[in-house]
Amino acid sequence: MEPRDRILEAAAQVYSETGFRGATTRRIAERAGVNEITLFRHFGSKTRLLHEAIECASSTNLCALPTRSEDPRTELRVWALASHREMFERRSLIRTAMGEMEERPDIFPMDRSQAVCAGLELKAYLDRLQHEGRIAADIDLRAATTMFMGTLFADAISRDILPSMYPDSPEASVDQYLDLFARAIALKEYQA
Amino acid sequence: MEPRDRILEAAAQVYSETGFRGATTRRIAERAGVNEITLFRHFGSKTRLLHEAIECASSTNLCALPTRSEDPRTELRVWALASHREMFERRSLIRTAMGEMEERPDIFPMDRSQAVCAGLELKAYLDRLQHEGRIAADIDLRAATTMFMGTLFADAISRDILPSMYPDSPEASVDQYLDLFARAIALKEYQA
DNA sequence: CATGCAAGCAAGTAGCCACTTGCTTGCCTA
DNA sequence: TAGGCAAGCAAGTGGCTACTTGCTTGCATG
Repeated sequence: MEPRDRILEAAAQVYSETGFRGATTRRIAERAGVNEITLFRHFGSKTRLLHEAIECASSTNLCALPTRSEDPRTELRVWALASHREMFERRSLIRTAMGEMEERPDIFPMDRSQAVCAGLELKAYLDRLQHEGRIAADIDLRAATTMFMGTLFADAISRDILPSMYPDSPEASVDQYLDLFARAIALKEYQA
Repeated sequence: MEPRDRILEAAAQVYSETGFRGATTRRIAERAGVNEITLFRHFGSKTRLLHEAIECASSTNLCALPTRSEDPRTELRVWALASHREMFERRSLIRTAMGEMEERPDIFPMDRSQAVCAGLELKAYLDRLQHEGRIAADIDLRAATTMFMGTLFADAISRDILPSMYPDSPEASVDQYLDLFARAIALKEYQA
């Protein structure tokens, strides 16, 4: 692995663990197994390095929901599990970046974050289902989307620090959320 | 207001804004309008000061759900709004503390945090309703509690940094969440 | 073999950090 | 009025910070 990539990976790790101020160039260099000045030769400054590292570590190819749905229940399950796993794997980065959002709003591109993009995807999918009559017309899908995304998000970033509140596996939990969600939006072709 | 209390308040504020490392004794003293050495005379060290300040700022008398329910819908609404408001008011502190949870697990007493206590309260309330037959027996109330708390929590800590995802007022949003939630757990005496 | 480039090493800069010491000021009470 | 106590002020300590400079090493290609 090239030094440059090792530095980026180390920077993202150290940032996730200790935040911007705690992610000293010394610690990052040590973690990357690289001399400290190499960071500066490659990235110019700590700020530029961290921006690139976080951008890199948070970029993701998110799982898409199908445009034509055959089996909404299964499609939602696959998608929700993938979305949850993506967020769970980045939980440290997400928590740290959210904690520093007020002080450093530009370090994490919130607008195209995991959760926001996934929410838009889900909303469009549910709109389609509603249009096809598989969800009752009087259901507020924006609130439903926010609710389901909030559930997945809170699970993904809290599960490891509040184990007593999340005793079940992610798979089992997502299934339970989906059961509840399907009833909440009165999804047709739903079998308990 | 006594210097000691001004210091505690300033410390909690500065910590919420900048985290542990960013909350320098100089900044805290300046915010409190107090000489820097006064912090040390009162609290001994920055660490002890921040522990006390956070403990103090996160302590809260949480809104209780009634033990005998007359009108679950209204009772849940009052409770959910109060819980949401408490979390929303402390959103900066919660985000910062969550971001530093891995590095400094002892600074924020997660076990008796707002969200956890509220979740236990809700779970007990729903268990009672289920026992009284107002919620179907086959509903998994642990997952339902986690889902609803997750929804409230995610809303409270994301609303201000993702305004496009939360266009409605907290009151309207909580009402929508409750509509969905009541359907999800098939709450009886629920009128749409 | 020679050139050039990426990386390492050693040392140093100015600035901020938590925290300390010695001394002064002002208020409250006996 | 005298004593004590809380707070302020000035100055300084050692340590960590981002970042720089000057020089050396090793490797890869001409």
